[in-house]
Amino acid sequence: MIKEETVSCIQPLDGVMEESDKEEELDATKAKVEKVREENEKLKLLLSTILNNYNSLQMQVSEVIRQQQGASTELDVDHDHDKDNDDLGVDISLRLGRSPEQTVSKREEKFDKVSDDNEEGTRKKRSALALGFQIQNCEDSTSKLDYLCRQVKNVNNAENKCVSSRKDVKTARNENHHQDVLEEHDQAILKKTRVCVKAACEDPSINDGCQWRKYGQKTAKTNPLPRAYYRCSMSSNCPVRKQVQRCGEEDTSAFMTTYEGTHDHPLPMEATHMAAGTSAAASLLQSGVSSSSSSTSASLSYFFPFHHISISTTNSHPTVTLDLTRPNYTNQSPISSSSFSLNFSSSDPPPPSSQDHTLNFSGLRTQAPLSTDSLMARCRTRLSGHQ
DNA sequence: CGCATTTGACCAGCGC
DNA sequence: GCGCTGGTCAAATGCG
Repeated sequence: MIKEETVSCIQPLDGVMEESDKEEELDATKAKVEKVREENEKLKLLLSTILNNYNSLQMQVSEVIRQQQGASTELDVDHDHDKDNDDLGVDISLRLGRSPEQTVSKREEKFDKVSDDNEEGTRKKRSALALGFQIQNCEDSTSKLDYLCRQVKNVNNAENKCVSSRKDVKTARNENHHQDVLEEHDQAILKKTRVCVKAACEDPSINDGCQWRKYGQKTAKTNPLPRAYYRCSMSSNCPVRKQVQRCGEEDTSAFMTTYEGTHDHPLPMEATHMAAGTSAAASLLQSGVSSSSSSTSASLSYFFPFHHISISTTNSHPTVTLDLTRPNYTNQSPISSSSFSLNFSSSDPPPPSSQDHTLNFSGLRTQAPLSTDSLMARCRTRLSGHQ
């Protein structure tokens, strides 16, 4: 006791010293934290720039390769482009935030834009980003919607038969009845195309940059775990929906997020990564229904370098699944190493466990925190593989 | 109080 | 025609 009191008497003097030391230490730590934060910001910027440059380069390389490989396919287009049921050489292109009328008509313009470093151009591009996809006829971009409709009408008849929900019917009734039939078909196609993203993260909602409003939850028969239904709330009329469901009881850390539809509004930058991925996958699916898988695979390797890609669809629901739970960073070349398989099971029975298939895609952001270091490490891995 | 979420009811499609 | 199932609606409830 006495000893403790003595100590406590001595302590105040030391305490003053210690406190000032601590304050200094605290200040130093704060300064360090601030420094690290600034560094973090710089690294983020650097990473962003690197990724942009990388994507730009990747597109250019892919385009060159595609031009070399696609000569025969384009010849087919010249012969067959006005036959409804024949395969067409289709160009898969991302439509980022443009309405069909606004779509850039020339492919060259699109690639020029991608490599355009002009600040103004970049700003314009950013302001008009949205999740969407488009399939372009190489020869005639103005007839792309017509082609899109014919394509699905002829190849996947079931898809045209139904409007998938009551809401769709209501919407169709409420909206202007003088709408072009073509547009309705186009909308139906876009709505029916689904892109699943399987991601391993604690939070069921993938942080895809969009705002979602939950409108329902249901326990499906095939999976006892509840499935949540969301619709995009960034725009009052945005038709995009998504479903989120845990993959299974034994693997509750993985979520399957299914996107359906095309945003009718610009997306924030954070959403564009997801938009690009899902759009590309959807484009692939759409084109894969009728076009040759070789050109499709070449086009897809465009968007999913370094990743194993496997896609398939079923007769009832054309669905692409991006599996983020199995990342693959070990590939060495973006084009040659992206293994690709396309399996359409219109006649085959679906797999017992799931009707969907997997497509690895690591570019998406989940809410699982990623440190700048790990991001940079991933980036370096990719870039070193690219060299 | 306004907005988001929850949850039971309802509806349409599909298979038998 | 009937039942099952997935998807959506909308009133009730919760929350900031």
